[in-house]
Amino acid sequence: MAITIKEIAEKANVSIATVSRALNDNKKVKSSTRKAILDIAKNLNYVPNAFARSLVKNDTKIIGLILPDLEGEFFTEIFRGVDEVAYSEGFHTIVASSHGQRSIAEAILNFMGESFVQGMIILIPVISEQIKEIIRRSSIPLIIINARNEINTVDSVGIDNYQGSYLMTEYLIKTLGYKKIAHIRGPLHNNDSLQRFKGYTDAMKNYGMECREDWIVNGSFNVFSGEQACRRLLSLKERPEVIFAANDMMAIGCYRAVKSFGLTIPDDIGLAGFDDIFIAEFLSPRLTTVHVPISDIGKTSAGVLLERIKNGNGRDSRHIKISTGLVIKESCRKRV
Amino acid sequence: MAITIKEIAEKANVSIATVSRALNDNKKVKSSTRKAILDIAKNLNYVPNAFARSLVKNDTKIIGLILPDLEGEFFTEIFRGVDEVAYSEGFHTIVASSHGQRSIAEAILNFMGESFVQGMIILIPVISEQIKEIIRRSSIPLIIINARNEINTVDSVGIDNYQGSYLMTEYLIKTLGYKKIAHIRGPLHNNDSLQRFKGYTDAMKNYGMECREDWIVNGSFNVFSGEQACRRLLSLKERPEVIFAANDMMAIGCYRAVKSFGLTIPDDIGLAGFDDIFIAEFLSPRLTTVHVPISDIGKTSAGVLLERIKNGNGRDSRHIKISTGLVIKESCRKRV
DNA sequence: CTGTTAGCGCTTTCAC
DNA sequence: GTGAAAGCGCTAACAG
Repeated sequence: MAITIKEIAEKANVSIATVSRALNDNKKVKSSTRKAILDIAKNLNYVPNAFARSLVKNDTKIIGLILPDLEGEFFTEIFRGVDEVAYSEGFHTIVASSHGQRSIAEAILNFMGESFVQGMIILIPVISEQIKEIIRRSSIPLIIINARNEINTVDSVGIDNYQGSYLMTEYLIKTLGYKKIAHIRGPLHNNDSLQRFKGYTDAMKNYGMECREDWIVNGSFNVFSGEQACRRLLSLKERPEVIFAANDMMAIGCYRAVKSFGLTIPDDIGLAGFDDIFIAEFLSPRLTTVHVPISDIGKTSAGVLLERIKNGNGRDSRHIKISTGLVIKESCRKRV
Repeated sequence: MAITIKEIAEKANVSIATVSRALNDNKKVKSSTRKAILDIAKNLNYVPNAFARSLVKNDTKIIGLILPDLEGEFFTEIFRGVDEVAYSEGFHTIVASSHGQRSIAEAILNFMGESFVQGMIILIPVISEQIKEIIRRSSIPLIIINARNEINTVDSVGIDNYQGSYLMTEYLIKTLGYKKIAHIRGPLHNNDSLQRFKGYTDAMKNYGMECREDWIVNGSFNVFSGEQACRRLLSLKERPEVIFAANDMMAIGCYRAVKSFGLTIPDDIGLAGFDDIFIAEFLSPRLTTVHVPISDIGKTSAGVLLERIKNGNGRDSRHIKISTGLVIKESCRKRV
């Protein structure tokens, strides 16, 4: 058994209340007794029982982070951002993921329940009706990352996929002079990929470019699907001049496909990605992509959540969009 | 306020004790009352207060994971492994890192204290005297990842750096026929890098190779230091035939340096790494490296820790080494 | 300034 | 089978 304030109280010949006060820096404790108590506590290697404290204060100092998976850079960065802010405010972060196995995040949502954490940040690509229901019932503050604003009653934080995608497409057209621009989409049901797709088509239309159907291929955000999609594009009678992949992982697949066709980036075909993952800079040639400040998403989410936890449900729900920016490297080049 | 067993008890016209029993599957509750209670609980969306339960059962179902940093693949994988095992046993994992800022992991160690978590897994590259002291005093089970067995009284899990490094060096010599083999070391005080270095030198000696001093350069496990070290090696009058970098990140730096010298891998110079990070396969040419089953380290650590938590401090401390394996790709080639 | 006391929500004897 | 009651370690009035 760990040591408790009761034992300290005995050793110090005071009541447990005084010990509690001294430990909590309450001003009205004679400094001599305070010092005595603190000394004993240190000596005994005392650590307060967080659970007991939480029980009475109804304040656990823990927030939950729900992730669909624990793999890849995206997750790490989100977590890092969340934890950094949470930690600096004295909160701990518990992560729960579906681990691929088990019933999905829904179980976890329920599991983390209303009693363990003081708030939750939820990152789920697709929000089912069941999850919506759980969210609606929640009695603790919630933040949703990256979802389309399907649920207007909770705060959300997301990246401005549309803007990033529009920007990139515009850059390919206006600055580099590309005309034949293909797009490899992400999963059809995924919000990110939908918005990125729309940014692409809108920019194409606005600049009077032809949005050929066979230049739009579906992928699933992983390397393999990017490779496949790229093969398809390279096999067309009329090849595009540049491929804009909806994320960097698929762009990596394109490097492989292009190589296997004996072609060169960017001379034979240009390539652009989206996400600016760590690896992007080490590909050869380096990948032109859209920078997504992932850890900022985590930081912002945590910030909004903690504010809610502190100030209650007073204000209206906020929907924050985080801007992206272009990262210009050598995988695309000016058309002459 | 969330709903409590008291309210359920009222609605069901029983005592809170009965509710508690019903909720905990205690056999001696009439099945009709049990059913009634369970129904009400479900209806009210009841979630037990984990803290109250923990307080009385002295059993928090939380383990702590202490990491020096939250960046990079290594961390993610460790966490993934730990959480997977922990979760499957009904435990939650709380991660704490030093966030670069603040006083180091020591603060965290102390902070997580003895009351919040039932056990801790600690990953720290260098173990200071102060940390050793804290570890010695700990009243909860601890697992140390990757440390030299400086502290024999606690369980440890680590990868067999020496074996992996020896294997790679042997492969370069015996299978590929390299004779002039350079090594870029990791940080001098880091246990991993020390063992990798020893694996290299031992293999070199055993095969009668010359361990030239100017072919051994210090790095610090990041891309930049690898690039620098590689430049140094390439500038030597007598260039090595192959560079064995103590980790993949430094190997990535080598790609850049080699390129800037107008040389080609593996024709002009061979390259080998250590870690087998995700990126390794997407470099061009693909990197020959040593595979480290990172998430296995996490899984094993969690397994050993949970066993300790369940069975107490009965058995002697265990020191588990996880083997590595070669990943043969195209960045090294047979000498003719 | 300090002690007494009443819980926080839950589990667990000990009675009935 | 079920209820009453004690208590896990701590905080927060309420008195002195």
